[in-house]
Amino acid sequence: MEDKIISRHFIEQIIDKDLAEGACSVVKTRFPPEPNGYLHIGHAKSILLNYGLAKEYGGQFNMRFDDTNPTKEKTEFVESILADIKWLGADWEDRLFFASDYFDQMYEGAVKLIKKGKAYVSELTAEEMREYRGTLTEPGKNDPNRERSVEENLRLFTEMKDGVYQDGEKVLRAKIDMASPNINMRDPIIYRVARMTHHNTGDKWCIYPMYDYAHPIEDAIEGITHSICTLEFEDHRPLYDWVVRELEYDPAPKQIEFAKLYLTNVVTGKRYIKKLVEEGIVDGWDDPRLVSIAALRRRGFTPESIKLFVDLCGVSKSNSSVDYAMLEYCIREDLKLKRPRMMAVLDPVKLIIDNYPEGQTEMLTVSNNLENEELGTREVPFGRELYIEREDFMEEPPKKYFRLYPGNEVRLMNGYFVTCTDYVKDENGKVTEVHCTYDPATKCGTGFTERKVKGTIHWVPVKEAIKAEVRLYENIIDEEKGVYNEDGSLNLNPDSLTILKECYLEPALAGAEAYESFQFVRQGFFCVDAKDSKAEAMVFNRIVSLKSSYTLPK
RNA sequence: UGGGCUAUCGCCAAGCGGUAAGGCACAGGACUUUGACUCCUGCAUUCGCUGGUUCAAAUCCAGCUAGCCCAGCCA
Repeated sequence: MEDKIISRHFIEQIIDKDLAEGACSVVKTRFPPEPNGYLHIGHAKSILLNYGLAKEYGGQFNMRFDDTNPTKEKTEFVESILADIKWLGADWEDRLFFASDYFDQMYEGAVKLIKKGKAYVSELTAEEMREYRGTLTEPGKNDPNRERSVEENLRLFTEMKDGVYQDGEKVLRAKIDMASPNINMRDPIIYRVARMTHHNTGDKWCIYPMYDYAHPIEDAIEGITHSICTLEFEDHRPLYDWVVRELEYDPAPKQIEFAKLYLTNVVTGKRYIKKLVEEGIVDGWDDPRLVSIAALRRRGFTPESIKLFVDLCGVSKSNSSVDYAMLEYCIREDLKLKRPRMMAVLDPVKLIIDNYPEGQTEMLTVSNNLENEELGTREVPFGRELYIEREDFMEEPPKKYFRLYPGNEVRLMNGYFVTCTDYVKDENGKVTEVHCTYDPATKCGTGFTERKVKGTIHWVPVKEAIKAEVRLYENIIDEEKGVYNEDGSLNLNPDSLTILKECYLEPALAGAEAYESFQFVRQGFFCVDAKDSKAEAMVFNRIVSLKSSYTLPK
């Protein structure tokens, strides 16, 4: 894919400056998810951004699980996250880390803070803590335990670690400023007691560090130069810097924030996806209606298409929602030269070629992709009876309709020119058969140029066609309505999400009938579900007039 | 009514004092074995608003307005 992006986004500009001023000499980035769910398209932006930056500057990209809260984390998620990142092509080489691997150093850091008089053990309850914290407009009050002696703090903190206290009984707070206009600086809690088995450290610890305290340490230990995160952490940066400074890490990692990626008309946001999965509204984290990485992969999106998408979206600090059409464009762009283009009929009507010998079948050699010879050819049987798309025939065509109608000649793609001679309707007025005659001289590939036709339609041989039942998925939500109603109920009708459809595929697609779903990607491109991961995305020839959100005709 | 951040075409997004890039979408046209692709063409006299500084402002200053984030012992 050619590099269309000429300007450098603001993060690159910051790095350029840091490099130029000697603030750092290498670039080290990281992707630090908490293993509490599956990754989605939004994470892809962060992953590709961090990985891309490291690559661009010849630096390093680390993979790190921010697993400081055992109550939410599962090994299942670390597996899936790793698989998704690998699939996306972000290579962390041998640098796979866990925040939990640094628990000892974090503990030492806390002791250091206590000794410096910068941290103290508090026994306020959660409710009291909230009261003392003040509000957005009023300053907080000092914790009654704030002036405890270093010795006592040390003793109490050791006891916390040794399991003397129950969950919530005591916490360690950083001593900063209870009157700060930035609530994050009002003596934030940096360690809490949580008697819980950790997926990585087991029962070694019963106290766990909080994100704000742990994250800067993780970055500093790994020598991360630019710690890129999303906008909501902007307010946390002073605290991030405080931790780095008080613990005297040098060089200091720098936190940079950028806006999350939102997509219109789909559910982004781990929280919502998680809820849909847990409530059984969707079949799982990889349900094709979702935009989790796993779901996109199953739909037939390629890593390249996601990379393109993320690149096209850009990086900035303004909250925005990218048009879904952009994602569709990216997969079309990526697949159009890569994959064979097959024929399929979604809503069939029989086309009978009256002057074609009954019982005869000939094999047509068909190019897999006219724009990419390297994809080779395949054989498609052609006979007297074919299925064509119902929409490719009209009794009374409007102007500018180039397909079949009585008297009109069209090209059967890869086949012959046929002229519509007649049609049959049933008692309900529904067209059941379309009749035509073909001109043997017009066979594709013979160089026939005597006359031209305006329309080309695709088809599938009745006898050899593969009958497949496929599910067409619609994206799960309309942004206008929101995911949930104000009363908390789900704002969607599950029945409308999946459309079961019987369609006919050309014989070369044998096996496709077993695929889970067909994801429609507009303007003639269809990807086939690749749940078993052996099936690759396929591109179909024009599926007449289907629009991006296909709705079943009434 | 505290603090932080953001406002440039329907949607993203460049621009960093010298007179509005690009992509998606859309609309015309050409081409065509996919009404696709490709190729042309069109698509912000104007940058949230109002003032100010300047020969010159989307860019600097001031004041408004709107949106997002923060009061988890989540990340």
